[in-house]
Amino acid sequence: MALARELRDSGLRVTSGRIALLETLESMPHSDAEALLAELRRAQPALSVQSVHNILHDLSDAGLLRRIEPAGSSSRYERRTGDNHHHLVCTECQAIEDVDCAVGHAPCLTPSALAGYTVTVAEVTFWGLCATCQNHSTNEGAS
Amino acid sequence: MALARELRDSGLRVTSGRIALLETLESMPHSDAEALLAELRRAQPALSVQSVHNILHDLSDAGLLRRIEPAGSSSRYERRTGDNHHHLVCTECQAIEDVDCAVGHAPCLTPSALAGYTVTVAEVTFWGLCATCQNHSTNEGAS
DNA sequence: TCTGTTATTTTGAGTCATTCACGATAAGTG
DNA sequence: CACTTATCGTGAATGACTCAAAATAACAGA
Repeated sequence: MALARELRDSGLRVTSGRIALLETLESMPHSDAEALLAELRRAQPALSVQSVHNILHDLSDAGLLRRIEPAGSSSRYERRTGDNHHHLVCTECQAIEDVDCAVGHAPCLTPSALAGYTVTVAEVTFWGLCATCQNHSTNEGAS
Repeated sequence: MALARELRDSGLRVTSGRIALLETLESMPHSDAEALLAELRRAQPALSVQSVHNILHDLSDAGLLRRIEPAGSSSRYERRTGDNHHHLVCTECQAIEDVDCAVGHAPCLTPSALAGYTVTVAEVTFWGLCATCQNHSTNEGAS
């Protein structure tokens, strides 16, 4: 179990809840706590809301998953960590896509010391309409 | 009154609360609702929490101010709108600085159609330690 | 200048996502 | 197998913000 090893390597205990959450998150990236809970409960109906938050918090701290907080949405989580990839969020339905750094490799990290700050991370969020929502709005206009 | 005119041009009524909030926000950019309320109450002690939210909401919709929501902070507001400037947030104290688009003029907007999305906005947030917090942490280490 | 309409503000309650506290449970060590 | 302690569950609490309806104030027209 690769996931079990990841947990152990981070000094965390291997529990069914954590494994299940990590697996679920692989298949549903950018999910929020609620969506994960709903999915996880299909196999483990007793799972509590707080446990999901606990797990998400612990695993985020351990670096096993990444929390993203797009404006207007609750926190989302994903397994892709470490690479500086960015996100494309639909302003309508909040769907999220991964975007590899668009301009060159890590151009967004340019200002390494600005206003006295030591910059460590550059986070880029693109906002737009996803394909589905584009269709919806054109249909609406036509009807 | 330039502010009054801005309000009227947006089809909004000119009220003391709105003028006061806009003025306050000029002097304290990147403030959150709570900070604005505290400052505004110095002159207008009866001002309600909800009024501040109402005003912030209405003025944001009208484009007279911009709402930013850095991960881990409550919503912040600023008067600079329309230019695509970005933000530099201190991971320690949440202080925020404006950053003009670093790489060229608007390079961050490169992916104009990705994954079927119609991209309209690119938002960049730099994270780092502000000068003050850098000092604090070095002092802590030394003490 | 007064009046009426309607946008704003206030008052008060309610929501949502998340966190805190603590007893119950189970992972992993010896 | 027993023990320590991380993790999970239960329950309550928080913070930021929204909703609803009554009270007030802007401002257009008389």
